Amino acid sequence: MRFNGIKAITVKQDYLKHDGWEEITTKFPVNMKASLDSGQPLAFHSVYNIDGSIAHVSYVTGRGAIELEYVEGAPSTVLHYKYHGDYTASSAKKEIMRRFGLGDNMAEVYKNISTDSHIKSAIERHYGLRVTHNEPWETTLCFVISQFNNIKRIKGIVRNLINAYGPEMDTGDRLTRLFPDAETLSKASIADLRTAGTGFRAKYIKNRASACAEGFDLDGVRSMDYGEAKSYLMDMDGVGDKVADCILLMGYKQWSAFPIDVWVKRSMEKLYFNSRKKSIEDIHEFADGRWGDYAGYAQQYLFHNARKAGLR
DNA sequence: ACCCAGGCGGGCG
DNA sequence: CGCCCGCATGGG
Repeated sequence: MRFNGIKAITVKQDYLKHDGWEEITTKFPVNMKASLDSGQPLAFHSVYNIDGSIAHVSYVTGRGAIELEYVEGAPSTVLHYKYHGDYTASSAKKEIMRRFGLGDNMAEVYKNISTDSHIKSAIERHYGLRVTHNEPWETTLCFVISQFNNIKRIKGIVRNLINAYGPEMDTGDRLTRLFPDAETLSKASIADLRTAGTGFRAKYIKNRASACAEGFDLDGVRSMDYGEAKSYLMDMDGVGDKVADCILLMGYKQWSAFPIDVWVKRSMEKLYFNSRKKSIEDIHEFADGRWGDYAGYAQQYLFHNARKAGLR
């Protein structure tokens, strides 16, 4: 398989299917490791274990839990899954397909973002990295927490919130907590939210949760165009330009959104502007002109590559 | 001790 | 408008 000059890495898929687990075969290879290690909502709270050459990942949603296993390392096209809570084999498959964008036409994505050597090199290094499509409330909460923070701490805070406020569910062999909804968090006090390590963001979380519980229409955003949705999301404390773009990209699959954080800004100034300082606005204009409706995908590769390569 | 982290809101000129 | 500063917290 070859897309736009980039050779796909393939790996032998010879691990056995076993009882109680279902199988998904994808058209295009998916790099689970990169997808789960690139600062996306799922990456903030999923649990990862490695057992020999097989990786195990579990994650919770608002309605149940999913377990995945796959061959660790290179991108693969076969995933095994197991489900708990309010899922059936088919709804769980749907959740996983949607979550990891397994139905996305990656040939089309790569064709549209492979504009230059920087992106091509990022794609080669992290081939199969997907922009995940998470739940709107989950995405909102994760990225409100992300501001002026680092990924390690974000993970800890999201985990604390799940442990403190997530509804309990029995998976059969253990108890786990699902992702907490807005209504539950809206009832917590700012002081309680602070004990989860949220710091000055506690008031933003409280306000956001209350608004979502009282009618701020996260579902309605699905039918808005990019500009309309962005201003709607920014129309409340705690969500600015960058966080709004993250919510749109990873919570609503709006690939024209282009989140600009310190890593993206720094690395783009270096790679595309000869190390000159640029405004957020200038970078948005550049990204929109170069990658258009696929800008968010380009951003995810640039971001992940910058972090992994330590580009400063 | 000092610097930074997937930024944002508010205040000032 | 644009610019600049403070902000909770923990890890390097």
